[in-house]
Amino acid sequence: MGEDKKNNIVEAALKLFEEQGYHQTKVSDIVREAGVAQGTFYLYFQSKEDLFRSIAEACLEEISEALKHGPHAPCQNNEVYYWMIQRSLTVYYHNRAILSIMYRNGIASQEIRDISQAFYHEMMLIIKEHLKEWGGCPDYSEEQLEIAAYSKIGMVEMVAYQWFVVQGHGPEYIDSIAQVIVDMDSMEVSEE
Amino acid sequence: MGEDKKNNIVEAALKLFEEQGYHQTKVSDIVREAGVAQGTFYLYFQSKEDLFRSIAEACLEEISEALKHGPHAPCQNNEVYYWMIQRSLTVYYHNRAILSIMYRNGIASQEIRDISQAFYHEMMLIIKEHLKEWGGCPDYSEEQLEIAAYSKIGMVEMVAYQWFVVQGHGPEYIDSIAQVIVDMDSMEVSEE
Amino acid sequence: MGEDKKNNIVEAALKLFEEQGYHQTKVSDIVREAGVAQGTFYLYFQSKEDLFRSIAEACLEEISEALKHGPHAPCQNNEVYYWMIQRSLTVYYHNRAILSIMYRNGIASQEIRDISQAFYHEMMLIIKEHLKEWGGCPDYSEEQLEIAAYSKIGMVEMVAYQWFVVQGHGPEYIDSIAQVIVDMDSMEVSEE
Amino acid sequence: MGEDKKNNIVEAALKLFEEQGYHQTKVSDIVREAGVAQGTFYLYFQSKEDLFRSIAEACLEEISEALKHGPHAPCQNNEVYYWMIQRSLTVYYHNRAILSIMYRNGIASQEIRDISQAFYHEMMLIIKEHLKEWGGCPDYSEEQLEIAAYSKIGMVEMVAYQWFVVQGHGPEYIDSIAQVIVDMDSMEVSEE
DNA sequence: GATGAATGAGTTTTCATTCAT
DNA sequence: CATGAATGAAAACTCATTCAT
Repeated sequence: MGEDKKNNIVEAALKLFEEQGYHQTKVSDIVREAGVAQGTFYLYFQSKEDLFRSIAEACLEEISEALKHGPHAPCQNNEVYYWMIQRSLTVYYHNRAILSIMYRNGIASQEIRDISQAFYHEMMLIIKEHLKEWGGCPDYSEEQLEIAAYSKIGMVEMVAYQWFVVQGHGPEYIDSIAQVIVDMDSMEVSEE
Repeated sequence: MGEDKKNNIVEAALKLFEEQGYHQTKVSDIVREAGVAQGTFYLYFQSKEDLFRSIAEACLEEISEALKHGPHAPCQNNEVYYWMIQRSLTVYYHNRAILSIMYRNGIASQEIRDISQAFYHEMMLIIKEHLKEWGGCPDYSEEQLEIAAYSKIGMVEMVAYQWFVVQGHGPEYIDSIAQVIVDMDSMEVSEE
Repeated sequence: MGEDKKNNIVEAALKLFEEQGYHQTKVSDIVREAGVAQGTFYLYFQSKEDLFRSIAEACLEEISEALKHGPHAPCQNNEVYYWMIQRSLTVYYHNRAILSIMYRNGIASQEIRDISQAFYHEMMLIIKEHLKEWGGCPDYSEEQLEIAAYSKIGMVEMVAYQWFVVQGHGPEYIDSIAQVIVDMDSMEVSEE
Repeated sequence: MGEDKKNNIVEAALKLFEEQGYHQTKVSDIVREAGVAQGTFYLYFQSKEDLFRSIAEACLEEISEALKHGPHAPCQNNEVYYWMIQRSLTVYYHNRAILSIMYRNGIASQEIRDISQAFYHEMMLIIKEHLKEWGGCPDYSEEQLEIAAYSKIGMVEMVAYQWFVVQGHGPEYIDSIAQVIVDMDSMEVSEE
């Protein structure tokens, strides 16, 4: 019962944050959309920022959880790479609402900044491990591996944002995008 | 004289937006930092958002301007690629303040969103042209080229943000980061 | 059972009103401290103010009750005076919690103001009677007796508040305080 | 100009606090009464409590200032005593608004409590000095002098509150009240 | 009797913007 | 051009009280 109302609030907030942005969305908008009273909001969240933090945390955790687990069957070479890209895109596609919110609303506060930063750091560590396991960069220093990892994250995030959020394409693009990203890398070298 | 004050306001705003974010920075903070009166602000800018838009526009233009022009000497293969990455990193390094502001403050309004989107679109077109000239992807469709271009942008932006803004490293990293990004791509293929 | 809960509520309220004041204490604080549900409060009290009124009334009644009855053995001169002071101090000591609350929380509402005023009026009448019986002021008008009575009340209240509440001293001070007050009056005259 | 508005706010607040009490008076009431905009209030005071503190501080300081200075001509015996009582009553009469506010509104916060306590302590020290100079209580310990001082304060405060605030009498009562208080003390002794 | 989730009217507070000087 | 006191609409948040279970 209580969880129902809390859920309504979260759903309403997600919808409105995505549509109009965090700062443009008033608590009164959220409760109207959720069909609850003003006070009910503060029964479940300490403040508007607390709600945003809670949403951000949950979604970022979902993303990192999804990327944490490697491919089911062992695979080699850039199959891992392909898997990683494809998997990331899928996760981003399903979380395109929050991705949009994080991208478009930036850092609402110091606390959100820390959460966001911790998320990227964790993502980077996961990717770095994948890169090591995969063995594609044998003589890279830790620092170089980190640069490589961050670049992968940025790549996927930007393309996902442009394709799924800005242009509004559906999941049918996931495979072809992944293919382009992986092929592109190969091609660059086949040039040499 | 007047331009002096306008400049002071812009400098103060850049500093404060970077330190505390757009929404957290009050006009009264900006004018105090700039050493001008409250009303003076509105002699030079129509609104707080107008100031942000003006700053964003100028900086994004500077970035796109810097990337618009190809390498001075003709070069081949992934030399162009290396040049592009290195050039982007340099530009991002010098504009790390605004990069940080755009990253951390997201889309302050519909108008800013449009400016930001237009910027990414223009960037994408520039990169796409570079990719075509370079000839690295002969049989790519326009769409595939766009995906490739966006992925480059995301890659550079994320690494630059993490290295220059979050970790605070200096320009001495530009070359080694560029090297990692380019090499990494090569390596991926040398694996096959 | 029911009375148990009511008692818990009263005890909790007394504690919290004393610690943090009436206006700073929320009904939710009281019920949490009392270990009952929010709704239970309204089974026993019509409102938060009703609770305060109930507490204030009970305590003020206790105080006036204690002062109503003269000394057990007939006594003369300022023995009555000493008895009165000492008795008042004792009563105030035992009701220092409510004294503190009344002092520190002032008049929560028109109704409380009336109760408080009625209390002081009643006290004044009691003291006035004591003064008359004692015969210390033979040719005083009613008005002059009232002034004298109020001054006694203020004297005891202030000293009790400062000694028992602010400085936290114990009942062992009652006698010496009474002595000072009575002696002081005498001394003033012995000067002449 | 600016001070004009600030003054209006203070006047309005004094009036309303006295009429309806601190907690019953809304900032919106104050600004309406003062004829200024809502925001103007926060130009001069950080919060409603800040205003109350500011008023309380100023008035308590005025009272203690008025009592600090002894009688102009040297005088002996209980002439000093009479002077002190009369002077206190006069001061209390002129500050009956704030006296009423402090009495009726109690301690709005921890900070106000501290201010109030500091005021009583200072008053007590002043009275104690007067008592010493006067020499009426030669062999009193410091502690006994403090009890005596607090009892004087309570006496005057209560009578002033009852006469000037509750019953609304005018300054013509000051002398007769002072007379009663001083005479009463004498009489008590003349009885023995 | 007892519960505690839900309410919503009511308050404080903020801050971009204006305009008389 | 420059000022800065004044504005007031708009927002977040509070909490005593209710009522269905």
